[in-house]
Amino acid sequence: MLQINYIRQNTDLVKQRLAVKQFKQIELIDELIQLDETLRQLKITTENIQASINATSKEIGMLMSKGEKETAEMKKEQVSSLKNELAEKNKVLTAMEENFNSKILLLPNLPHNSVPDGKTPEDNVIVREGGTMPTLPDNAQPHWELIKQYDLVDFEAGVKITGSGFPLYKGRGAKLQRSLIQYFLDYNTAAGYTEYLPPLMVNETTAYGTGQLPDKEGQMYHVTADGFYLIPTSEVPVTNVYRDEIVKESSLPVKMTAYTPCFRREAGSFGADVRGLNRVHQFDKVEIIQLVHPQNSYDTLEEMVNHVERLLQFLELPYRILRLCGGDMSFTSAITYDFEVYSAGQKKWLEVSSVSNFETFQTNRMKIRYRDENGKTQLLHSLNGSSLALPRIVAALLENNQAADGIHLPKVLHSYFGTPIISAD
RNA sequence: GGAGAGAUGGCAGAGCGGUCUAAUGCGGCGGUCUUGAAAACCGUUGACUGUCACAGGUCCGGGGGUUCGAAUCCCUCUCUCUCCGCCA
Repeated sequence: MLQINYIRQNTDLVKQRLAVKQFKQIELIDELIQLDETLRQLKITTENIQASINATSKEIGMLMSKGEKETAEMKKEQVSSLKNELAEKNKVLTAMEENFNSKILLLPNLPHNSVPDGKTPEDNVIVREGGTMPTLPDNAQPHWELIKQYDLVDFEAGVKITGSGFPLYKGRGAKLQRSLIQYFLDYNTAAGYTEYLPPLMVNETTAYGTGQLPDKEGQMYHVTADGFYLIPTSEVPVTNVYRDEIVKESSLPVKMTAYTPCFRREAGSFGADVRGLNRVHQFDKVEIIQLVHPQNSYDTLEEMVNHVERLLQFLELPYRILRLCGGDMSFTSAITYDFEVYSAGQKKWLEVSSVSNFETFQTNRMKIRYRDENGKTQLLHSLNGSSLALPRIVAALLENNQAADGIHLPKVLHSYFGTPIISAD
């Protein structure tokens, strides 16, 4: 959520940055400033009335104790009429506040200066590439074929149990999931992240905090009987750990990592994009999250990008890092780097991580603060990234490492998986 | 699922209609003493809003009500704890 004070003081800049994000209702800005102005005026009025009610009530108390009943009765009538006046003004005030709050929630985060202009994924900028492209024989298979061949995932059983997009991992497929999760968590905790294992359902307030509500409601599974939402990413519960807290400056940066299954409804996709593990409703992901001093957040962003990049290098996958353009970025993000790996069987780039700085957009909603040198509370910056999302990593590992004798796993996984190869026989 | 108790400042905990601008303790911060530390002692210490700074306003789990006046009384919701039941 943007802060009205900032909008008021930087109106033109806000409009200009929101345009980069392809935000269409720029006129909302002026409307909000106008609303805020009248709101504040009205607030002063009501507070003055309240102040005189408070003062007079106190007087009545003193008069009563002195036994001056008549004067007290007179004052009582005064207060009573002030109260009526206040009630009417408050009614208006509440309605205006609701209007204001619902409207300011519609504003997305401002993109950072380095965010490229653009509307679609084609406008994203490739920052750098790494790893080496595999050379595969002509009969190389996409992962959904390899999965059948090695009996790693039973999609049909998943459909039977739940529905499409809910894969049932099996045997070595299940073990590969477990190995990757374990490796990613070990890698993250070695870099100083504290491991969490959070609830997989969250309440409404939590979903508001990280920005899934109100605008992305349709993307989450809703447990209606209890009003809970299945988490689309562990970012949601884990960032909310610090909601409504003032974090000691000495405990910054707060570095958290968590493995969770993630649930996404993602309606409306079809074709090759959703084949096999490319896009599913339930998938496993290990996330990294940081809460940092505002001064450090862009250094932290680079650190996190490098962290994820090294992980992809350890996995020996060809990758590229994209800086997302304004139009392709999420509502809540100020800057986002996407990581894609090349999956050589289907000859596609697959998004496996997204590292973002949210600056104060989330922390303002969640009131996650620290105390500055002057003792004043200030909002922290929040960042997160996948490290990593599993299904597409699995897809790329299978496709890129296929050989006649089996799937050759990268060295880092050998001890986790137990053997260096998913053999053909 | 049934019965009972409760929700107060970082924590513990008092207050149960009118100096509550919430006692007290612990913790935190500053200081005195000390070679240094501990102990002891002294001082200080909630959040939000608002202002150049004051002032003012809001907040005792959430919402509503009674009253001139509510942390205190009433209604309601949520959550927590204890006991019973069920259960990995």
